[in-house]
Amino acid sequence: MPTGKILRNTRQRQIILEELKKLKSHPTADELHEIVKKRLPRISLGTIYRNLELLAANGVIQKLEQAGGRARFDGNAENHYHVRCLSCGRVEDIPIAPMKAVARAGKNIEGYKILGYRLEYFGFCPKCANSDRRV
Amino acid sequence: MPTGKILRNTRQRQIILEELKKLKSHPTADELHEIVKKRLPRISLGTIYRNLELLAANGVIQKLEQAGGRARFDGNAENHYHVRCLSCGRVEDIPIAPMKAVARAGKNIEGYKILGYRLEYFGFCPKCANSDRRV
DNA sequence: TTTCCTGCAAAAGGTTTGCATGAGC
DNA sequence: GCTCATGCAAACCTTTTGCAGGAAA
Repeated sequence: MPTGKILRNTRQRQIILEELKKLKSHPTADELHEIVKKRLPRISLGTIYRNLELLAANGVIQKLEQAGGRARFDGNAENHYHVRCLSCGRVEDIPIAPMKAVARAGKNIEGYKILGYRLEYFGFCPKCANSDRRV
Repeated sequence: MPTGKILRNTRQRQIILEELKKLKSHPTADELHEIVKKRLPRISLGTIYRNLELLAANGVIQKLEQAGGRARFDGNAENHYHVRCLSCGRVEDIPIAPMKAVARAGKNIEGYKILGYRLEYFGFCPKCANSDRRV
């Protein structure tokens, strides 16, 4: 869902995107900040937020939302599904092909102009499922 | 996903649940606070949060999360799907029966102990789709 | 009577924003 | 040169928490 605005090619924006795409995990803004700081020591957290927001608004990346908690960002803008661990909070991709029936169902929502959908499973990741039963 | 703790039947808890279940919309904590205050003028926002959190943890209601933005609560704990308007933020139920294929897919996630999933469509609601094209 | 819950207010924590400077184009 | 982007720090806002008094069981 591009906004129409033209984005300048700043070194910060470039590197933020580059580092995000490099990761298979889905980092929070400040996790990514720490990583990017290794290459741009003076970059501010505000810049990270502003860029992630812009990139997400332009459909270049995805913002994975969770209230109260922190947003996570995914360098892959293609439609794919996630699992979230309720104990440690990690978010991973699921190797499941997008289901046509789900996309189709979205077309029948009365009056709405649907742009997409998000499917997320939740539970306990292998590590947390073994160690402690509960949070 | 009950916690095992026994919840006392306080007047506040009772009324919070009652009012939430009455609504077809999915209010934020402070929206619900305003509503409940009509019956319990001295109730605090903290109590609303504490109770919604507890009720959600016990599977009595659902917490619908969205980062940065505010959490919304759904008095219906059954698995059902939502649409979220990207412009005004409203969240509504979708009259689509849960899809078996989606639940089934969750069983094959390597190593994870899956408890459930959430499916949410997004786009523009009838009102927003007509008035303004964009936020 | 013991334990949990509430109201209040303060703290926390993630995200956003104002402003002056600096970098794209 | 004109805008837009950045760094810095302060502001914002929702949610959480500590504490003392009050209510359930």
